[in-house]
Amino acid sequence: MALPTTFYITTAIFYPSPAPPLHSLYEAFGADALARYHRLLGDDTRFLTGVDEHSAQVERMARERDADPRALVDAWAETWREQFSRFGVSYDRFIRTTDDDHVRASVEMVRRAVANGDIYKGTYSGWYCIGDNEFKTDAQLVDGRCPDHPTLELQWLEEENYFFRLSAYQERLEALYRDNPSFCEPEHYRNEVLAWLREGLRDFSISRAGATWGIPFPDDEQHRIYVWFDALTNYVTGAGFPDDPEAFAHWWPADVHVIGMNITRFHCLYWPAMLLSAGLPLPHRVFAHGFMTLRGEKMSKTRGNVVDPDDAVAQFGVDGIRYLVLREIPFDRGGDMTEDGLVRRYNSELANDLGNLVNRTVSMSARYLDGALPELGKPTAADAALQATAVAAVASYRAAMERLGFDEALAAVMELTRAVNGYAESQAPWTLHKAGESDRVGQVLATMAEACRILGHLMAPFTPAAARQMHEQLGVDPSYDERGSGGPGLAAQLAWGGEPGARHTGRAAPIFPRVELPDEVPAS
RNA sequence: CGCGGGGUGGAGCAGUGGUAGCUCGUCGGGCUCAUAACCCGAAGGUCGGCGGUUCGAAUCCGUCCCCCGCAACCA
Repeated sequence: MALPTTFYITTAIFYPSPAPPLHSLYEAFGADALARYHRLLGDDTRFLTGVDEHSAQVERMARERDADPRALVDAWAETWREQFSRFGVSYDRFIRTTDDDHVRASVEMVRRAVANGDIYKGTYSGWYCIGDNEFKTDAQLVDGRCPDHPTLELQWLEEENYFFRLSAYQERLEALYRDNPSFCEPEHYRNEVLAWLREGLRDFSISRAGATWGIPFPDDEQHRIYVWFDALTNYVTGAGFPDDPEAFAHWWPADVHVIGMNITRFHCLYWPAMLLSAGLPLPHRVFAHGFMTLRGEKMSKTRGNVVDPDDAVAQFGVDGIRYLVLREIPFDRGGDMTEDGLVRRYNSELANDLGNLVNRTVSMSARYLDGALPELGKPTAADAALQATAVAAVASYRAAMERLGFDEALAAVMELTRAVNGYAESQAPWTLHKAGESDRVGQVLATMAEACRILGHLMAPFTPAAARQMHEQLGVDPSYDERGSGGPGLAAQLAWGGEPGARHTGRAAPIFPRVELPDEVPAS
């Protein structure tokens, strides 16, 4: 018997703030859906997320508040962790870059690079933009200012830094993308990475002198490890590096790093070079997601158009908002949302189509059969047609999940949902019941319930609590836990008739109650 | 010429050479099991402009216009 496949997935680590904004949750939801999906598949799954605490920003904000940086990030990290849990983000570890094992991992990564001759001490001098937190070349400047932050004064900094010899990895990275282009997906973001690669790789600075907040540079206490050897390293820390070689061998390399499209340069060029330098295997895939906009504009506090996750939950529930953002915004390219659009989609898809489908199925089962659904019998042509639709929907769902096409996976769910509603209409069990055709009523409702059972499994990665309610009402034991672990494997569960047996349906109760458009509320 | 995405019926999208499709909304009809939900049908588009290639273009080429993202608070 084969061992279960391992699946190790990470999000980027997030910059700390008092609480996670919706767009950070968006990334976490996507990664979570994929992690849950793999648990359902029966894979031995590990899901890592967390926060990146060693930023100059934290040091600055702590100073402004006259607070200790550590106390500040302790409080924020706790809120983030709580919020992630509240939103059903089923992480296996919530990593903080201030964690002891991570400090050891970062130091070890630097040590390995040193041992490999990839670190040298150089003088870094140049115009430094505090907006980008990076040095700017003359060619990049416009009128002596950072084109991206024209209101900020550039600072001329000269500093002794340690550098990582990224330039030495030019050919190996070219080979990586030649042999394994899917290392970075989707293609449109990979194209940007390839363009950067063609421009030629430059060494980058990996330490800062004089800082006090950060991981001490090995064998040179005057320096702190600067951003990338700290932040990126979290992915190996989370797998057990370097303290637990057994765990590390089990989990590494990661199957996918889910990141935002703004940090592809670091994950698709710096990170593989760092791993090569350390003599560690490369992750299988980096997947960059696009960003969400609201009413066509980037969300920003200045514009006053941020969505407060708490408000979203109040309106749609945790599962509602998880579903909506992943359904509405294509993960691979990003997209726009409007509040009206979310309300319409919630009502149409979750309340009217899916929720109501389960509700009518369970209600009829109770009303006509006392909740006792028979086993599936010999299918009629209509039954077989619905089954075929379900099989096709499952196939396209699974294909979409493999490419992190969550919107498409959910589109497949809705396609099947509508087909079941159509089936109900064409078979009209309420009419059959009046005609006294009780056997056929049982078969029609069992067929509908069977489709709903599959729909519940398909929804589980996205709306875990609601999926559980669906199954409860349908009298199905999903046999996996709240995080999606412990089931017999989706392959069996998604098959038509894959969990056979007569079952007893429960009490029908709306799973996705309709919500009102704020504008439609009468002014009284 | 910084990089990238995009302009398709009222709204949101699919559609990379051969009768323009889906969801929402609207209108009409049906059903009555259900969360005033469900099902069926209809109306509605010269596919951003101009030029070109082709028997034939939303789809290929050129050019122009417009929107958005990559940039502080923010992913």
